[in-house]
Amino acid sequence: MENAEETAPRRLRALPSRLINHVAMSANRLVDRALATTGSRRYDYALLAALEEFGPASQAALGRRTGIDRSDVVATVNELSARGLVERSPDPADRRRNVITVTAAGISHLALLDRLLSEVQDALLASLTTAEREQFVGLLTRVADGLAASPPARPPVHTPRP
Amino acid sequence: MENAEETAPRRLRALPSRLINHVAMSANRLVDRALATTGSRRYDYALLAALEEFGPASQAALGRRTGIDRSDVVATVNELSARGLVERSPDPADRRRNVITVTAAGISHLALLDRLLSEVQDALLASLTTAEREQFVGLLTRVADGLAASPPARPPVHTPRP
DNA sequence: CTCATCTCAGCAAGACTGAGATGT
DNA sequence: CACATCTCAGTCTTGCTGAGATGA
Repeated sequence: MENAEETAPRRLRALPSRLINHVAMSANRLVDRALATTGSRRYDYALLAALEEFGPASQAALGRRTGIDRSDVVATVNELSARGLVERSPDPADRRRNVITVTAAGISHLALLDRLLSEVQDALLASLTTAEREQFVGLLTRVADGLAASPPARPPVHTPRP
Repeated sequence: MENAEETAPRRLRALPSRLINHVAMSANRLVDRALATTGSRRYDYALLAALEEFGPASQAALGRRTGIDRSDVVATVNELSARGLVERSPDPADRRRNVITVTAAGISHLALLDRLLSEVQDALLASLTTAEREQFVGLLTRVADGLAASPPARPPVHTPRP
């Protein structure tokens, strides 16, 4: 029998893009598991946070602020409103729109999610000291901002393969 | 019309797990685009790298080394061998196994991919100085190692929702 | 008429599962 | 018999596209 703990090729272990990806996947697992204990998903948190910080908004605006696709906003609002965490009502000023509002239950659910997520961040960065965490977040932010600025890139295209 | 450049909620921008995720997604896009110019995918690179570093191996061993699922190894080897980059032949010593070998064409394709990927790493970390890149990779590695060590976690379970 | 909004149906890719055939 | 390997079919999730209905 072969050993299940074989090491990965050096090239792979050394690639920053792979390292980042690996950490991101772990982070996502931790976040998803934590949120799942309350029956929520990442999108739920994003929408609740946007609503709490910016007040009632249309679904399109929520999508723009959080980076969530229009289709997925629909589904997430459906779910949140079924749970009584937000309310969806037609905008009297523009009847194409729905205005989404957080309920009191939504606010307190958000507080719960905030607590869970902050524990996850601690677990994630457990191997770093406080100073290092700040450094790390600073570097990450610079990389993220640099990427947002630079890409002379085409819009991410959906190209099917033959 | 609403502005398409609305800012995300503070909570979201500040969350390390989200920052990492965002950077990882950008990195993946860059990598995928670069590899796609040669008709390759991430799995192709991983398998070729493993073969070049460790020599001929069974499909199961390749899967273990690279973290690629057994099913996906099958598909990837199919594709690579159709392109003449690897060869699949039965293992005379254990007839359950296929031995996968890189061809000369595979080696030179790998060299091409290496070049492309190293350009991607540069683009990814473009906003950091050389010293900062080392710091960043060091911190990332510590976080990754810490996560690999800590999780008293259950195996990632596949739990469908109702 | 053009454009924005909301909604639904559905695809493609990635990660994974189950089970069968073969062989140790 | 228990276990490892290779393979195929198929599932679930995520991010996204297309298009229709409604209205500004």
